[in-house]
Amino acid sequence: MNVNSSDFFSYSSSSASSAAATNSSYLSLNMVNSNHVNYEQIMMGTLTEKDSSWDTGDHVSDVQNTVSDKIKMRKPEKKIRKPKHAFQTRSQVDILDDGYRWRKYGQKAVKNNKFPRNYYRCTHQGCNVKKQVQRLSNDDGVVVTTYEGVHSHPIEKTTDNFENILTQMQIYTR
DNA sequence: CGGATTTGACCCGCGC
DNA sequence: GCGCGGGTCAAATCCG
Repeated sequence: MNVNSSDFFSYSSSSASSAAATNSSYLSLNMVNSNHVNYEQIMMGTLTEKDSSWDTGDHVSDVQNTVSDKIKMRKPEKKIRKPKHAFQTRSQVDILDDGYRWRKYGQKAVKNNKFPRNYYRCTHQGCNVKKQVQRLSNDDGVVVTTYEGVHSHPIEKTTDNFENILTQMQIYTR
C-alpha cells in the first residue's frame, strides 16, 4: 500500500484501471454549524484498495488461530477492493458520533503527529466497517476520520445531529 | 456480570 | 536481513 501520512488525497494513483470507483467525488460544505461541532470543510474521496486481512468474504473462519503458532490464514487470492472515505472535519471533540456503534480496537502513535490515531470497528455482527480517527498536531481543531467499508445495516440511533446526516449522505452518494 | 476500552505485543510490508 | 512504520490482536482492566 502507499504508506504516506499524507496520502489522503493521493488515492487515484493506483486505481486507474478499476473504473468501478468514482475517483474523486468531492463534497465541500462551508461553515455548517451544528450545536457543538463546526464543520468548516469536509473532503471526501473514494478510493479502492487491495484486500488486507479482513474483508466481506471472510465469513466463517471463526477461530482464526491457535495460541501457540499464531498462524494467520491469509487469503492471497482475494483481491477485492473496498472503498475508503476520508473526511476532514473541524471539530473540538474527537468522538464524532455518527449513529453507529463503534468498538475501539487499537490506538497507535503516528509519526509527525503528537496525537495518537484511534481505530474503531462497527460492532454490528457481520458488518466489518472500520474507521480511524486522527487529529492533526498543527491545529487541534481538525479531526480526520477515515471510513473503510460500507455498513450493511441501518443506523440504530436517531439523533438529529449533523454527524448523522453527514453519514447518511455518505451512504446515499456512493 | 457483560460488554467496551486500554495497552503492549505481534505481524507484515517496505525501504535501505 | 534488519529496522521502521502502520495495523491488529487479545489479555487485563474498567465501568455501567
